[in-house]
Amino acid sequence: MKLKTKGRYAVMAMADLALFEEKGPTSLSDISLRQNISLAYLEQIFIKLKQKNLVKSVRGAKGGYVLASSPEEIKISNIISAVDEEIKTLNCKKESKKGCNNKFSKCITHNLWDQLDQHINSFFEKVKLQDLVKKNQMIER
Amino acid sequence: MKLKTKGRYAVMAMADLALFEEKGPTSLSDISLRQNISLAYLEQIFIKLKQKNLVKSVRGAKGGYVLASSPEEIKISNIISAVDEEIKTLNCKKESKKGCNNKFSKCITHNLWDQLDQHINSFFEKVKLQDLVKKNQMIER
DNA sequence: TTAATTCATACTGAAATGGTAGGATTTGTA
DNA sequence: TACAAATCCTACCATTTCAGTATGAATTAA
Repeated sequence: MKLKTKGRYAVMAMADLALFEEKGPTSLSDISLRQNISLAYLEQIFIKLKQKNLVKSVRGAKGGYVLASSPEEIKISNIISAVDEEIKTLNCKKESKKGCNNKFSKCITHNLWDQLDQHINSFFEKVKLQDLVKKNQMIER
Repeated sequence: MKLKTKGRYAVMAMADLALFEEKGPTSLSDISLRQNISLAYLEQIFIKLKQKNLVKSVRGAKGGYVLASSPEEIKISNIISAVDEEIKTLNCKKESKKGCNNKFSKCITHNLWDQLDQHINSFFEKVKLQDLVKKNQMIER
């Protein structure tokens, strides 16, 4: 059970954006250098972040990306779900053959996985982008 | 981000074992039928469960598996980790190139992933096998 | 002896993952 | 106006991982 790189990179990149917020649009090549993520890969990630209105783009030379809202309003859950599709640890519902519809014990563990999903999601809901940046600034200064 | 089938199946199988506890050793073929999991796959899973002392085996005809301890003592976390379902959402530490050692912001998100792991693990620590079985019995009767 | 069972390990097809590659488009600035 | 720096777009690809199969033991109750 682990997070995909896209989710991780997205959060890293958004945190980076937040850190350099006041300096205007941040280019992906800057983020690429600072966070050590390939430019082309970042491009894919930011397409999705933009589609979900988490960032705004500024095209052309001296362009880049800026946060669409302030760091204290952006939840980690928003970022993860924008690129990482879903936090669905089970696939009971979709499959009709496996998992759920066995005769004797009707998906004993169904509730467990549902609760797990909720548990994980609630974690990501609680943490804001601001929380990461604050912590980081304290280390830096 | 999702759980692997081995983790899911292991919990399902253990719950099944707990349900039919009093009837002596439960064979994997029984579990296979009830939970709709292939026998050969269950065998692999139970090798690991046995190695971690979660179940005991009874070889030969009329054999099978029994729980090594009582359902209220067995945590879900034990089961999941036994089948090497790693709850490590990040891989910051291992890789020296990616993730952590960038110059400007030293792994901004490092703490976040650590906390996430703890959060998930604490969930699995809290829930016991007994909790699943109880719930299921209530539905059954 | 035989059938039912666990034990052990090798193999495999398919899908997902983690990217690359190569362009096209936009736009500030020299 | 030309150019370079940037986003945008989409196809492709090489591994790796996943989720099992397959096969053949060894063990033991009946």
